[in-house]
Amino acid sequence: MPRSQPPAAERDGLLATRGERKQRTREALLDAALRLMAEGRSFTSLGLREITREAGVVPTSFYRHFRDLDELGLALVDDGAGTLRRLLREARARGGDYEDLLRRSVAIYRDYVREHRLAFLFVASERSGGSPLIRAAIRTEVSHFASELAQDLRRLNLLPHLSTATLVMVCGLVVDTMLNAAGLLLDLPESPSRQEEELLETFVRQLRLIFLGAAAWRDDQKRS
Amino acid sequence: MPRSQPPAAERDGLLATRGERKQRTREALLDAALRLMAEGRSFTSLGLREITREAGVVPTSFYRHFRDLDELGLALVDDGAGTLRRLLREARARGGDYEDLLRRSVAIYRDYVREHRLAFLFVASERSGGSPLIRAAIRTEVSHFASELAQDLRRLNLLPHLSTATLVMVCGLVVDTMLNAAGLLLDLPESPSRQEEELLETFVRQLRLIFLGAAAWRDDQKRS
DNA sequence: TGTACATCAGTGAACGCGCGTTCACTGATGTAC
DNA sequence: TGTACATCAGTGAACGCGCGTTCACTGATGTAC
Repeated sequence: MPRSQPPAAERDGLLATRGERKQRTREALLDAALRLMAEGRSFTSLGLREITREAGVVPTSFYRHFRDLDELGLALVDDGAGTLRRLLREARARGGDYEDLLRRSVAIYRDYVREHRLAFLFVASERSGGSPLIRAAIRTEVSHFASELAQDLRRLNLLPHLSTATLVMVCGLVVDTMLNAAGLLLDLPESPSRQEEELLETFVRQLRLIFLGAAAWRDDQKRS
Repeated sequence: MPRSQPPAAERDGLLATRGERKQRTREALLDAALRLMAEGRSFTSLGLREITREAGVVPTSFYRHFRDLDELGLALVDDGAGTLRRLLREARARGGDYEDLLRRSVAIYRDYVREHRLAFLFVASERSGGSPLIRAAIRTEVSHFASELAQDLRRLNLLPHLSTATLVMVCGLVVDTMLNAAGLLLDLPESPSRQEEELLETFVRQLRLIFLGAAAWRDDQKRS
């Protein structure tokens, strides 16, 4: 054995640096909050003790990580924004074949929402939910996402006749429609079903409608 | 004086039948819940004692009107649905001149949302909010609303080339966009502002895009 | 490498408080005669 | 119309409970020498 391995316990994460352990507890708190919301609760109805209990730590531990619940909520927004950004990266990587692009994008999206169920649940429901602070933070992130999507469409040279402002408006509508669809999807049982098929069918048709409208749009038409 | 008047107190509602008084307390409870939500709270975070305190009655009074908070929530959904239905009736009554129909409809909508601030706040935020029961009830009402809107468009002979299923899909998208815009509007100060103007401008453009798409739609195009 | 000390994530007891719900009640309104 | 009784919306005390936050603490991890 030329070099010593790190001890098994460390590799498994049973032992780790203090910083890593702290980070893990922090994530446990965030996960706990999302899990509680998955049971049909809004973020503003969650309690500090409830979250720490779900995370398996003592209530006072909470303060080592967040000043208050708002701060935890904003951390959830950050995580959710990261999840959205990765979605775009993933969809981008799949590009290439334009045949039935829309339908394939929707299938990717469906898989992605399933895979990141809790993150989408949080973003979709708190986007217009109770806390003004968190709502504002989510809207900022969502509008960044729409802008990134607009840049992507530009790069792909889709809808080249639209002004940037119009393209962003179109993408805003697309993103709202996506998040709306995510909210509906998340209310269905996790397994594929007839209802899910219909919902996705409507989603595809709505996106097609939007892109049809975008194709027909003329930026110099009657001042709108 | 040929006929006796009802006593002043009764006309002013200070005295009334027991049933009327009960009804008034019930409404006070519903209003109280909406008012608390207007302060940036989600429905699932409201407490029974909090609501009765805001309504000016003793906590135990609550049980004379609702079995629990869910039942009160469903009553709020009913009220909200009524408000939506009246919107359609009001917009219908204004028909006639088709010049700049879209822009005028949006102005009517803006006024209506301002006038029924609390009802829209509830519907827009609980539509994808915490309580699955209330969420489902709102979605049912919203989809009825979309169907009514579709019937209206049929009656006006707008988009006559679309199948009923497609027209309902289009109206679903319109209604989602409306409620989304309501949510954004309600986060602005009540008075007109530059921000509000921009938001309404985007709203008009999104609706125009949707109707452009609907005009270009062919139901027999590639199976969607 | 070994030792002595500092750091600090997580603990556990304690606090005052508002919660939802129960219960027996009050007294004005409604009804029967 | 007047009287006697029933109804029932709203009251107020009481309950056990979980809440958010404070505080002094423990003991493993990290650091300096």
